Amino acid sequence: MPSATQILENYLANKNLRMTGQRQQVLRTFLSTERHLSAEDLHTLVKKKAPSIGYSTVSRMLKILCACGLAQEIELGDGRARFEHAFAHRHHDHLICVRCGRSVEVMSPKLEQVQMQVARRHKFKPQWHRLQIFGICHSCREG
Amino acid sequence: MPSATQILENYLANKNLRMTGQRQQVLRTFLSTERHLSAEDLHTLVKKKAPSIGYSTVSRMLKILCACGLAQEIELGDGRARFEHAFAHRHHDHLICVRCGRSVEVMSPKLEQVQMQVARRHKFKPQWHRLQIFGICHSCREG
DNA sequence: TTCGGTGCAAATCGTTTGCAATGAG
DNA sequence: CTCATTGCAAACGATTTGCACCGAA
Repeated sequence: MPSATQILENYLANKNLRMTGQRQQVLRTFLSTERHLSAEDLHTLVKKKAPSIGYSTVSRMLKILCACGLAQEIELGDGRARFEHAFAHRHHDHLICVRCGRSVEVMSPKLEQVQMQVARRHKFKPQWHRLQIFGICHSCREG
Repeated sequence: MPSATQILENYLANKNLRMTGQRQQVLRTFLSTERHLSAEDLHTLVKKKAPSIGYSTVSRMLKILCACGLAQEIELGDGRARFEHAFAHRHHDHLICVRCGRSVEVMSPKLEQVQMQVARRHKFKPQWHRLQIFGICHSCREG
């Protein structure tokens, strides 16, 4: 199984693109967090290690990470794009707390199965999906 | 059962807001289409009937329509906000064709039920959800 | 040496807001 | 008459792009 770095290097080589120090730094920073982060979030983290790296580089890099399958763009309800790991990560859905804003990843084979059935009933060939359940999380209900 | 116009008028009266010709026109145009439209789409349609109505008026009106429950904001994957009727419309999910971009509304009680179970398993109190299944629709598969 | 990458600033896209004039109640 | 509403243009926030220099291969 190839490492994330290898996946990126293969992708770049394939497209005649180049591996640079900035790209290594952005990848390393992205992989070192588990949160769902926006381009700006990631840029802030990257700048702590390499202050000269600009926002555009991070933004462009996130596009590449999505294209090579290492990242995935998600939408958490506030109109800004957020990104999470897609590498060695199973598909999952999100429970999003409308009070504290935190989101939890969940996975239910049964849910996946029923979704397949619904799509098939409409002669629709599903490729992927996005499910977000909004509500109040456990800790917010207690507090 | 109150009409859409009555719902809007009640809402406006309650909030000390005023019913105007522009607002009637925007409501009428919004109700006369079944598509999922962006603010710009709606503005284009409205201008055909009343060319002097500005984008901001349409945009502001969409906020009001959402607030009084006549419209609902949805996100179809391209970063622009889209709106659909919420009046006399049951909750539904979306099948979105990645080839032609069209979306179909679907509803499955079973799906709703399984989602409830998943949320409850995580001690999460669900309020509403959003499910989008992306793939290839029937007519695109034939063509 | 070539040609893609970088950081910056400017451009862009959709949306929101400040404002003076307008018009509903 | 009062004050919410309007259309316009400017402001806005997130993202993308043009460009001159930089640097990987």
